[in-house]
Amino acid sequence: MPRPDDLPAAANFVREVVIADNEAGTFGGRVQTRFPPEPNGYLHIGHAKAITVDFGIAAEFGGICNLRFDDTNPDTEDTTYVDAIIDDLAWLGYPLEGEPLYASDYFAQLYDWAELLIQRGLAYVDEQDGETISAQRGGYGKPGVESPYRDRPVEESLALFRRMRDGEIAAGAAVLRARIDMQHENMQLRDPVMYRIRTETHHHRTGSRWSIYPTYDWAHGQSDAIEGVTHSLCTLEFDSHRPLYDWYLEQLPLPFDTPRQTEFARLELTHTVTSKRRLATLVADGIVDGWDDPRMPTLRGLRRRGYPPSAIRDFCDFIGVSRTNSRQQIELLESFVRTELNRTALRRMAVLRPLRVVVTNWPTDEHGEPVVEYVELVNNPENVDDGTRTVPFTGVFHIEQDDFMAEPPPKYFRLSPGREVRLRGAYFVTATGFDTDADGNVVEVQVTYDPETRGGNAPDGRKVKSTMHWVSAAHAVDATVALYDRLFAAEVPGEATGDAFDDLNPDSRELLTGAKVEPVLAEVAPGQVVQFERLGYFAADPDRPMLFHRTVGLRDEWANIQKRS
RNA sequence: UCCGGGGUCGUCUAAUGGUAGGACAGCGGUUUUUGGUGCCGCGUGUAGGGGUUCGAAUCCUCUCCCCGGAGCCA
Repeated sequence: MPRPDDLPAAANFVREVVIADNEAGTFGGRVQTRFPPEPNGYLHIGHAKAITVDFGIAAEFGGICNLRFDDTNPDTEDTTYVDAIIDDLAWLGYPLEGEPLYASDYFAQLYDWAELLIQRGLAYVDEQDGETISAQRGGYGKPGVESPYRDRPVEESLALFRRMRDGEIAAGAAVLRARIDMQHENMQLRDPVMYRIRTETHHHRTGSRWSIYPTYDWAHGQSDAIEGVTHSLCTLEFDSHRPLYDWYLEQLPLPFDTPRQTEFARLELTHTVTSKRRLATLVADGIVDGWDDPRMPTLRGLRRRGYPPSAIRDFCDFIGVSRTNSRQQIELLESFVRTELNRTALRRMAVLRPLRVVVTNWPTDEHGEPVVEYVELVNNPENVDDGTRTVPFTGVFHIEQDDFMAEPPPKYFRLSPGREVRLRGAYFVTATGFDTDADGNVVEVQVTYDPETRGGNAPDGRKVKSTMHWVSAAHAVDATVALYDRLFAAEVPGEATGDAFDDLNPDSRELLTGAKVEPVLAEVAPGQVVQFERLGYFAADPDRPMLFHRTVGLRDEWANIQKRS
């Protein structure tokens, strides 16, 4: 596969918008963006696209991109998420420079501006309950009903708003609403709520300083303006908010070009659930071990899985930015992961389902013990700089159960009675017999080896059709391997995304196969990602050195063999 | 129902009036001390109908389909 550098530049709808702005002289050619996560959860693969767009566009045009926490709703936000987001961002390749920004830093300015709107008759305090307000909003194609408080005197709204601020009005008893148009065809413009009261809730940064909190719509554009953002990039579902975004900005005395919102399609992936609510379900029900479980699509999960951050970035660059609703196939992401891992991951041999093999003509030493030899193997055929390693070989070793068949089908090239194969880096061996258990399962294979073939080459030049992987029985390391190829693909037919996820009964959400495995040659440092040859790429758990997670499988060779037979 | 946004190979994505191309997936071949990697080859897919034009994925028009929008969430 060509490297991303060689691939045609992905279309980027946002880039085109910025170029057009620059050509028109908007913002004087300045480009500034922001990445505005709400600190109420962990970053996932979907955020990766937003991150690369927000930071990428700024970098491409010589501007800056702020990390701004959109912490306007104290109900769900927490400082632990702030730290996690900063950490994940750095891992992805976007280390924070300086201090992060917070929407909560602008609460005072926002408050002053709100009073200004009240004074101009553009906002009012509504003392109806939420249900009533919602009902009065009307519906699609149905008219709205104006609140009886809509035309109350400015002084009355102002006094009430100050009492809201001072904590003198109970939560739910009043809100501040923009006074726009209750008949507007765009529901967002039907007198949206600007402030709600939260007297009891503790805000992760402002504590109990405020009793009122701005809504997203009232805070976002203004925060952008305060920071000097030029291009406020967000996902498509905010499209209908743009008129409101603009409306607020137009009412304020801002002496400069106000920011402009541009929406693009969010990243969706097959076999992947990114809904915060649904992921939280998996955590809460104990189906996964936590937000950083390698099965999770969170950045932390992918990190523990061994996904290289550069592969995620390359993927995001490649898929481009458009306004078309789409869902990328997980295979595409995986191909970027494999491409990167193929050239960086060290090769190791391992077997998942061991089959004992005994070399009947293997020499013994003066004590009658089998001789141990050490053979040299390259660490990565894709990169000679990764060097070689020595691996112990003796007369008893394990191979994969699939690598021996008593009655081989056509085109099966591995070990079978009478056939000679190469043990990678060691010797040619020929199967001479095998033992079975009461059920007829092969439990041991006997072979003879050719001492002339050390290293895996025959002096007479004869060829073998297969090179097999092995681990010395005496030297193999026990390890546990958690096997799974895709986040939710294993046992769920079709797409386990969105509503399909909700339709699954809780047991079916147990989607992952975990395999207890005995001998694995695990000469791997914690956190390292290796390719267990022919089995796929595995990440060693940083915290538990003997636990491996399969990050991406190789092709399903067993299925291929069966197909070809 | 109203408003807004979308519709190009299986899936994504190029081509903005001039040969519909690429990636992933799939299939076949080849190389290979990983049945991996690499390399080579394999494709009539512009939602539908009208129209403008020498020429339409692109412009006009009608229709169909999908997504978003009625939180004191973001």
